[in-house]
Amino acid sequence: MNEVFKALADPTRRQILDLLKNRDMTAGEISDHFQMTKPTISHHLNTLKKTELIQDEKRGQYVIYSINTTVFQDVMNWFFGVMQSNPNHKGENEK
Amino acid sequence: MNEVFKALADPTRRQILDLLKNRDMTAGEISDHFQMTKPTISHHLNTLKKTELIQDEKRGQYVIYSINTTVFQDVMNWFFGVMQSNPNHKGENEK
DNA sequence: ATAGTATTTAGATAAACATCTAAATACTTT
DNA sequence: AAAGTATTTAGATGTTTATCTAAATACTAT
Repeated sequence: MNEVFKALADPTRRQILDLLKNRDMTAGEISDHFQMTKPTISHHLNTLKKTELIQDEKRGQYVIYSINTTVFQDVMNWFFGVMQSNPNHKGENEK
Repeated sequence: MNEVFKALADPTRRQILDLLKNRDMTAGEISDHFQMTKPTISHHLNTLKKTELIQDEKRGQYVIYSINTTVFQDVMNWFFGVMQSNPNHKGENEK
């Protein structure tokens, strides 16, 4: 879970997720959306993959990446948990 | 927004948010829940404060911290965005 | 005003991380 | 099998970040 949050902390990786939400893409296609080198993007893809935020599938000489929304559920649940009921915020704080 | 994600990437900071979801606390009370030194916790509190995930209020010699759920909304919205409709995932991917 | 408590600031250090270049691996096509 | 394309691995480098100790600031109570 900590790894997921750490993976989400990088703007490039979040952009990759934004790309993959529209359609599955090969590593090269993803790379083309950034100025960084392919090895750098490959590293980011690997980071995302380790957390299972994305998954990959080899198709010939290409590697196709796709988003895996199941992990997002867990993160969302944490957010819901935090947003639930801080007693001090029911009614505004006393002066 | 990037700063918010970076702030959430640290487990200690997420624990602080978990604490504050139950009730507002002074810096010292928060500190008592961790083995780290007070300066370290103070630094984490500052990081959270800069992103407005928490806010503080001075009360005598104490500083009382509280959660600020408004920023969470923004983060949640990003998640909803990513989870929405990857066309490749409507029906399962072709073999 | 002095001593005590609460918190933060400053400065240092070590670990983690994003990025690069060069090289390796894997597949495809001629 | 040789050449070309796609992707990853390895190793190096600079930056960021979590943490510490020591010191400063701010308030309270004697």
